[in-house]
Amino acid sequence: MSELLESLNPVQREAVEATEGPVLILAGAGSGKTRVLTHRIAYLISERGVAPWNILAITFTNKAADEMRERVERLCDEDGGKVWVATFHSTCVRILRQQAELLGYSPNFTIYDSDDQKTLMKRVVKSLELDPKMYGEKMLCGKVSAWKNACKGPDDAFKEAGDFRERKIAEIFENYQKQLLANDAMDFDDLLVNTVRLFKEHPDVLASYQQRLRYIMVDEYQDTNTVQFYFISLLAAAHRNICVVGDDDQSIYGFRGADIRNILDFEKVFTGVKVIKLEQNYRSTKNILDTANHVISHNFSRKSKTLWTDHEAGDRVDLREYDTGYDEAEGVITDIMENRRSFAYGECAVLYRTNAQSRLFEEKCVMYGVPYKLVGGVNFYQRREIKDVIAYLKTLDGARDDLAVQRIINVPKRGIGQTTVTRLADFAGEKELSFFEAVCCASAGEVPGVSAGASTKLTSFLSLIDQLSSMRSSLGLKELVEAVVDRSGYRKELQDEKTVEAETRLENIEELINKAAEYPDTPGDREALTQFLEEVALIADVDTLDEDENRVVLMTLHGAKGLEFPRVYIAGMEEGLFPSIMSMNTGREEDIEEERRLCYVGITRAKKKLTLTCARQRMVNGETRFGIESRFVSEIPDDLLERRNEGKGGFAPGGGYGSRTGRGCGRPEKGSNFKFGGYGSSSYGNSLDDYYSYDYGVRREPSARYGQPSQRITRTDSSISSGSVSAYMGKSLMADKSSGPDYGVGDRVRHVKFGEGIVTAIEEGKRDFEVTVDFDRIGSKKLFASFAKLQKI
DNA sequence: TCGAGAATTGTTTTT
DNA sequence: CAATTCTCGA
Repeated sequence: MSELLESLNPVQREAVEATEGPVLILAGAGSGKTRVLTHRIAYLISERGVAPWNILAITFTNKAADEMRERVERLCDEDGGKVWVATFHSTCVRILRQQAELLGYSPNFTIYDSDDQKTLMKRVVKSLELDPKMYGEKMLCGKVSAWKNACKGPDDAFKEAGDFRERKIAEIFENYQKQLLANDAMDFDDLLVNTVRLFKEHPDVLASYQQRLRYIMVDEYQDTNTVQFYFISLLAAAHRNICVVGDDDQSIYGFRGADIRNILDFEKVFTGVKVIKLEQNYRSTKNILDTANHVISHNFSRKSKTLWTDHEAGDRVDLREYDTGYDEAEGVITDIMENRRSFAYGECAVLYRTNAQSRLFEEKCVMYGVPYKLVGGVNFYQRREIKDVIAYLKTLDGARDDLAVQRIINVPKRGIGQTTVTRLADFAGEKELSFFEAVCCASAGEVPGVSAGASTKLTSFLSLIDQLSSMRSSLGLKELVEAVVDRSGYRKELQDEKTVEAETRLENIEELINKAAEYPDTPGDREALTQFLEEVALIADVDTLDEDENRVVLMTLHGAKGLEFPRVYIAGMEEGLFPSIMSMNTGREEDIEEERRLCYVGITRAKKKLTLTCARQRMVNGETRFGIESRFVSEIPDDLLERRNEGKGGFAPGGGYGSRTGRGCGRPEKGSNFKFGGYGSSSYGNSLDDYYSYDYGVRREPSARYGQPSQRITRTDSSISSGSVSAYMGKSLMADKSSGPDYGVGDRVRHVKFGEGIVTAIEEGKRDFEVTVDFDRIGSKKLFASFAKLQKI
């Protein structure tokens, strides 16, 4: 038998050897699915003689992709590095960069994150003169995202619309898409939708990818949504060598459009599917696994399977009840300290349902000097200062992203106010110019309503951009970022502020510069910048997690998917928090079931020791809420649990306020419907609220408020590190714009936004060539050559 | 134009 | 409670 197969159990081996045709692997938690996938890839290469570039493996996070590539490399040397391993999103970006022009985008289109999405959405609502209260951008982004996840466009939205409001929303959707295109931008969902569109509209393009990617593997299949399913279906249609790995019990992204039906549809679309079940767990002790099995068995809609292990029973699962959220955090962190000889800090993880819960744990870590790593919350790349610098870079990279230009036009302060910006935006809208082009016009005094004073300020802004642009060809990426920070006056403004906050911002900027330094430093390397911007947009929080560091990990249950830790704490096991009040209020059992799967995911992260904790009362939105034990706890048989009441002086457990709240954190009766597990119900004895609130006032821990503790600089580590992705990025499709336009008067040209037209004049302006084009659709326009990116046809 | 202070508002989970 | 948006005076 081949060496590769020897280390696998018979079922795993079967999964590895089933290389041809569609395969569905139902892999329970900890059953070695990553092992199967990596070995399968290695097997394809070394035993079946498949070329590495004929293999595509899609993972959920960049971190998982890196890990998988590494492990494959270990199994079959350098060939492993040539396998295409990436997330759905980065896979699509890579394809789109090559073919964007077919969709009316430029090859270095920008990617909008959820903040940008919201900003754009607000603007669309405003431009349609609708009431922003009636049409909240959050809800709209949610709807648009849901449509896109289901692979539907504005026309579908119009068809589905029943009433006035729905028609309006469809109209907003349509407009939003137009604005994205005008800004040469795609949101996260567009990356998938547009790739699918590309494949459908250009069968030749699809065929070339089908030709190349003959073996396709998808990890975390239970979390794919409809667009993602279309995407892989199209790619795999020709060779049908598609292998998906998933666990319906770990499907926790329903809110993002993930659909378990994809598992069923898989067997419909790909006939003759070979189904393989991996049920042996190699990760956890028997007690932990039993606990997980008991909890998940309360779900009705699931494919029946039972995980087993031949590991020892291990400790019982701890359940600890605390008086308050503060006590809970204190208890967990001190427990970690006390046991640090059995479990190193780096072996411990604290998991919770909501990001808001992290603060308490963070404070306690700071207080006791426990090294920790906070994953999630505010993403590094979403921080204001980082987004500002990125906006500068985007502006230098094309200036068609109106949001980016507007973001930095007055950052740092240069006296360009809201009024001017609005004027410019209106002018740009009227004349169908980009915002940046409008700025150029205003600087030349061509925009009515912009004062001479404002015009001067705009000119100096333009000369800054101009200056940076011209430096670009002689600087490496790192120097370019530094130049942006220095020349713009951004660094100086922060230095002058002299606050701890500004200091932190500067540190973050330094960190961004460090990241930039990891890219090729060839002067004027366009690709480096484009790639940098792209990775910055697609990076996830878990991607920055480095388990070699000896730090306690704090993160949400969602973030923990796919990871494992010897010691796991799950905090906040209370009705209304976990399961969340949201899932309880819909009254739909499916929503509770998703929460239960989340609980199952959390439990199965633990290898050796699991502790569940809850608090009888906790601060939520500034008010004290009383909680009762989560139903998930009550679904665990008593003999698996080690209960401990950690309440201390002053609170009689089960008594005191017990007459109102039942038994505090006590066990709820089985079978009853906990509509208000203390959360969500508005009045629960106000006098008691007051009393306990006062108690908090004494207890509050102000130490970690502002000062960023040294442990907090957790993001300096782990490089962005998918440099290997670049190997496949292919050649640059960009024209060199340094030596003037490559078209002349009378030539026919294409503009991304305005379509085709004829060049009627070219004149050399002081900062750029100004080209006048007579467009077929919209008539004559004067454009700046370097930003218009006109293409000769 | 811009800052300070007031008012308001919000809570799931994320590529 | 904390973060964001709004309002108003200079």
